[in-house]
Amino acid sequence: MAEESKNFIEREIDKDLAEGRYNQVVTRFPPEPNGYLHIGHAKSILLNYGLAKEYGGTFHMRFDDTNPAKEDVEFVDSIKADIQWLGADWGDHLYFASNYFDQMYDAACELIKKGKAYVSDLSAEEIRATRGTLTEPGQDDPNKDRPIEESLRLFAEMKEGKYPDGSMVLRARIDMSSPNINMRDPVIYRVAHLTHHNTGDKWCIYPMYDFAHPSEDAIEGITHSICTLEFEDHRPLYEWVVENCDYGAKPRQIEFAKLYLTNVVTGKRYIKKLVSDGIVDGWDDPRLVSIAGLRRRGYTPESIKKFVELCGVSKSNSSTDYAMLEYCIREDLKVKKSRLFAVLRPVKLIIDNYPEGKSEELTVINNTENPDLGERTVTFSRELYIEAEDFMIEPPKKYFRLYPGNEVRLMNAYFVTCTSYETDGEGNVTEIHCTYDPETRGGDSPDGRKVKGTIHWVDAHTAKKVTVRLYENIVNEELGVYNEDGSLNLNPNSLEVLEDAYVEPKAMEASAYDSFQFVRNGFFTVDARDSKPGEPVFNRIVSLKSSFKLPK
RNA sequence: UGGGCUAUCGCCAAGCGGUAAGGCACAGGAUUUUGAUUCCUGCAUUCGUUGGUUCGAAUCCAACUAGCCCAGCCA
Repeated sequence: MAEESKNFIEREIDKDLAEGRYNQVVTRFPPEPNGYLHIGHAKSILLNYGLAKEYGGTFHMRFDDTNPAKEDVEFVDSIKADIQWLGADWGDHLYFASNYFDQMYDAACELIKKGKAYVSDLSAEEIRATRGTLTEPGQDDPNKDRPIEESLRLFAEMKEGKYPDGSMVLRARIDMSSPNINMRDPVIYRVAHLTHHNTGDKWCIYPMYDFAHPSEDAIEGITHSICTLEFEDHRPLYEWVVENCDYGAKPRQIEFAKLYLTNVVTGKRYIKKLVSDGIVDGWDDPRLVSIAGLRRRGYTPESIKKFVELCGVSKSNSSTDYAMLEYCIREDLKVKKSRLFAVLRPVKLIIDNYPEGKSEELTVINNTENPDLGERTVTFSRELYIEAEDFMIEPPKKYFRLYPGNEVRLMNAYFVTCTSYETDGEGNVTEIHCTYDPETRGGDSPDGRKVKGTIHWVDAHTAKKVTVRLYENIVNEELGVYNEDGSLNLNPNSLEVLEDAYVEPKAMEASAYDSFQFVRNGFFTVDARDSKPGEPVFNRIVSLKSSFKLPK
């Protein structure tokens, strides 16, 4: 382990270990299966998993499925897949909170026997009305002193299904005047006649989060229950449950700040609406920062791991620049993947002094920084496509690509000098003519002549026409995706589809999720959903950094 | 106006009483068959504010200020 400074959670763990509070580290990631995971969850997953690994402990995967009203197996499958893809290995420690319902029920009965819980027949409205407010204490529940035997009987009857939803709850007997609202006799069990995705119709009462979560942690022997900041107020209750129930283990809750990306939509309900409104084509739309979306966009698990590590862990609310995520994927891919030729916005380049019908093969190194990636051949002939932006009729100062009279290098091929060009009626360049220097094969001139610009190209006769999608994130600088009046505020550049891009034939061999760099056009991946064999659709992962901007 | 938490560079974030790490971003310069990469260089006399303790404070104390969270039979 590199001796980098430890985050505050690691320091807490060190202290716990040193003081003998725990002699091992057991962590968990406890999602509710009610949606897809996004980049924010990745932080929690990698943090919990990383801590377990770092301390030679154990990492548990647990579905916190205590509310069948919101949950679905569809989500447990996607969540498992996403976590595996991220590389967090739970081994055989896969759990479901719903498998502890019996133990939790027994623990609740023990609470009643100790006089620490009671059954209340107040309605939800009455409970709310007597809870008090942020500044005023609540009032005692008239059922607070219900005899233990009676509560026990009622609770059993709740379980047996004698009462309809909402008619009866089990409340913890704590303190209605606590300044912490969570401690004002919280409801710990409710009646809900629902079919559970795991337990079916066995139960019609379900434990509430505040009772269930510490119970689950204690049952599994979790030592450090790491969650987000909004649960800080729940910690006293968490500790109350751990202290008053006899599960044996005494887990400890530690909170950290969620990961937010500046100007990126991560809210589950917003994403849900984008999906249901058909604005995006699913939870894995590359414009989203869901794990599935990032994966489809071409982000690697390594890049996400690096990003999370770079972000760090603290307790201050913060929002990380998207540029940091982009840095991480560039960093990961730049030496790992080949760099192919692709022309996204083509214009034809004709070499007038190159023999008609002639074709030759040139050798290209796949990645000049990583010789292990080997080399490939590309064809060259009289007619090529180059990037439209690589030619200007009237170049601004310091523009060193192609313009009339200028000589540039066609990357890995020849020096060419622009001689003329043709335009359509509207002044758009349709064809560029040039002459080449046969002595410069490979891209170097024997006479030592230098050229300032190097541009990329594809052979018009062998290049394949493909679809390239340039995705930007769905962002909104002020209001989020949906405005208050419900109207959609969409990033106008969120998706640009280029139908007539050209790539060298090699790119056609790529399969789903294959990623590489298109020379000077950034990093791309093959769309895993829309590509057919031999017909890849390319998604841009991220652009290259560029310091040359055309004057407006 | 109850309780909890947080405030260190544009964005993350170290620091834990001994005189402000690092990364992203940005700006210069060098090398370059990608205006990329790589490589140097620069980027907080100051740590929300104001006082106090101390030889010495971002670190301790006090009072302010700002932001976030909490009144689901959601998690």
